[in-house]
Amino acid sequence: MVKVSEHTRQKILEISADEIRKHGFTATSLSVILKRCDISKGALYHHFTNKLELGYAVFEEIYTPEFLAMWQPAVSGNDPIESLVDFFQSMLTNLSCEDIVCGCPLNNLCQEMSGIDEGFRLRILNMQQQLNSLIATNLVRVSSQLRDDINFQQVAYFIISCFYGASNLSKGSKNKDLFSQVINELCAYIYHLRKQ
Amino acid sequence: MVKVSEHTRQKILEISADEIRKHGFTATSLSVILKRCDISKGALYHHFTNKLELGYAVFEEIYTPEFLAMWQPAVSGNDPIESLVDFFQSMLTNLSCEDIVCGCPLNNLCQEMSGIDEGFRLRILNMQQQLNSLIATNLVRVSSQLRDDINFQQVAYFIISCFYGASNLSKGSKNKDLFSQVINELCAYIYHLRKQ
DNA sequence: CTACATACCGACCAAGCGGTTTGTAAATGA
DNA sequence: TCATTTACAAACCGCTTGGTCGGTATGTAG
Repeated sequence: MVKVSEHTRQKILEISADEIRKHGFTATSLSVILKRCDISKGALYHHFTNKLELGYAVFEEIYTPEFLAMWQPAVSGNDPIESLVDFFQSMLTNLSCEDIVCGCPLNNLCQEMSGIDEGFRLRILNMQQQLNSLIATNLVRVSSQLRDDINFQQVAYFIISCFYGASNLSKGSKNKDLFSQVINELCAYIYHLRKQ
Repeated sequence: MVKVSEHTRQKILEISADEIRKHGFTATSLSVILKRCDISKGALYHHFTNKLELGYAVFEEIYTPEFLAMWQPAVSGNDPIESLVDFFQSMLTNLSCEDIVCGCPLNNLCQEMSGIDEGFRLRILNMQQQLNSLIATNLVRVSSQLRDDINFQQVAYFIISCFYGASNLSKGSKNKDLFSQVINELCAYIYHLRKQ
């Protein structure tokens, strides 16, 4: 049996996710969320104890599954190198300029909230470690095809860093071009992981 | 002849720079600055027309020269490749954990302010382009020693991205380790720019 | 029909924000 | 010496923020 109020809760989560994605957590105003949801403050505080808990719920119930689904093609398939490159190249073709400039919520929240709130920091750290493990173990699978001097964890973190940095860098220029350049260079780097 | 009030102005700038570095521009409170400077609101608004102009002044008079001085060793010297690697390696030894977790003000402000305020965005973009040019032209100088397939602008942006991403990534973990790993991998990448 | 929980409304609150205004002591130029 | 500007101090203002609280309509179980 599905509770009726679940619909309200979901709406709050989705709109909050959208606001936080666009403006960050701190700059997201509850009153804006209330207006967009067309509900009262009482409704929101019936479902969530405070703004921070709402933020955690958004992270766990919206961003986490979204993030895992997004990266899934990058860390599956027979050829991890090709999967990674395809994944990044598909970003170049599929993502709009606004998407890129808006950036990855995980990266944004990491920068904004890590120093302020431990709850956010640990959730973010956990996701980053998960992603790192996914990439690293996937590369290990085909280590025989790869160079001998590779530190898999280090390479995985390097790839994530480049992605983070690329989206940060393109925020200043407000266009896809910088992002494309960095991602292309990243793909060249990834190819070079193979035995020459 | 030096104006007496210049001392007050400098103090405001330096303390504001410190606050903005630690908490970002929006989260920096004027009242905190006033307390730390031990001055009144009247003093601050005598020297700066509003918070935004104070922010611009901090960027231009504190962050910009600091940034250029910081990167200078990376883009000078006889061997650009070695200079870059030395520069990054010296960060690993010289920077404290807090420094790393706090991150580069340019990167932080880029993420926080690019989407909010054009004045900040253009100043940041300008600095990034300057840095990119410095790195790229420095590499061009020794292009005969480097691989033939190098796109210098792209490589320069890639290096900056990795640096940005590394400091972002380490914010979540609150220690130097992740930063070190990414920087080490970046140095390996930089060495690989040379002809093999 | 009664009793109680759920789901929500909307007025209200204290605190903090950036910014304005009024006032004044000190420095400066004529 | 006197008028004027400089360099502040401090009270004040409107506004927004997250958060609380009393009330209420709608179920729902006994």
